[in-house]
Amino acid sequence: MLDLAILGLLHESPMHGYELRKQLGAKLGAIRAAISYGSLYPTLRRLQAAGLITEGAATEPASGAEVPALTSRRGRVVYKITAEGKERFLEMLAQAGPETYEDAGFGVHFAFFSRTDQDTRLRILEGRRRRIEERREGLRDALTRAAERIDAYTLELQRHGLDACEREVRWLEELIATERSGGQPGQGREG
Amino acid sequence: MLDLAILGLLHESPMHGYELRKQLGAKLGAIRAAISYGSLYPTLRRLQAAGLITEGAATEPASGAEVPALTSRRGRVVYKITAEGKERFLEMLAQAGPETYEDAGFGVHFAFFSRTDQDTRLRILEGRRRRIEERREGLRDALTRAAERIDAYTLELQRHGLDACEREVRWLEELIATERSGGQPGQGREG
DNA sequence: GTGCGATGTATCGGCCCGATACATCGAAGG
DNA sequence: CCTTCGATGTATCGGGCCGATACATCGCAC
Repeated sequence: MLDLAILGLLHESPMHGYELRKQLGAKLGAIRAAISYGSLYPTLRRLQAAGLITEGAATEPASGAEVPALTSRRGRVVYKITAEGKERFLEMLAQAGPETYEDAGFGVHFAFFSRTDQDTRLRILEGRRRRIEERREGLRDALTRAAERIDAYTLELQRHGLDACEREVRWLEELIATERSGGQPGQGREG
Repeated sequence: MLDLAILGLLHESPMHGYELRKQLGAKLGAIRAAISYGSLYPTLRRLQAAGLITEGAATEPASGAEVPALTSRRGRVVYKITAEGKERFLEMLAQAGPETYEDAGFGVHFAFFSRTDQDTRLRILEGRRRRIEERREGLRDALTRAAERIDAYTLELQRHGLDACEREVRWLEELIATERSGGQPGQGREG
């Protein structure tokens, strides 16, 4: 899950760890908190061991022709995706397992949707919809079958959860319709 | 986090693991998937080691013979909360740390709100609101500052996230108002 | 010329998950 | 009668991710 996100970002441009974490926060801020370094660095090591990324020091490239102010010559480690990594990224992005439809997993896939084809997008959107519908039915059951035996706060929590499910299903439905008509999300909206 | 939820359920009545998992799913279905046994049993062991719960067998072999040595029939294990466990439960429920305001942590606290006092409820609701407002501002910033440089899908994800944040803040605001007026949630609603 | 917040790399203990294994039980069905 | 099958039930293992922590540098304000 982190693997996919990291490969996706490194696919756009090489980066060092700190920057990677910031970009990750920006890209996935809607679905999860900023990632921990306790996850980031071990994951980078794993990806490197698998040959999907390479590690290179960001030292000065000698000739002083062009130097952006952003690069210092300290021990920053810049990670770069390999050809195999790019391949694996697209593969992971397209193939959907059960966790692809959970909150975090879906968010990551969705955030990189622009790198997939329409079929894949539709498949994942519909899988997610199914998943949320299941959750919704579970909450509906809990609410209708046992509303009297549940205390007011638990009840209220479930109502709010149910509302969120219904809302997300509608959102997904719109996205699916847009996708089928060949459009891109966000069209016809202004605010 | 699991500790709190388990203590809360065992506070209502003694239970064995399987049942505990089901109840957990029913109580917290709105905020998280069913809990894994790989979390449940180690947590039970931890709580037991801490003296917060006790373990008692509920099955009677009833034959005069001794229990067979190797891998014989395992009785169901019923867990029961201790006096110290009840004390600790109320303590954990009332004291709020940073994770109390994250999704899962907040959900657990909220689900057991009926066992706390109004001051605690208000404190936690307001802390959660603050947390969601921070998330909302982060998304707003990302959307206004860099809307042109983000691809349509990431953008759409952030819009949806922002919408969910705004919605939850409104929900919390209503709950806080209700709480201040001394009411219980869910009043004056019919659907 | 010093403190201080942002940048930057890295590890450690611990929670939690999915996969897996094993065992019992009642009902369905040939 | 017996067998299959799904629900009930306890338990472990490897691994991912987190929060806490440590340590070092940079730029800048005071």
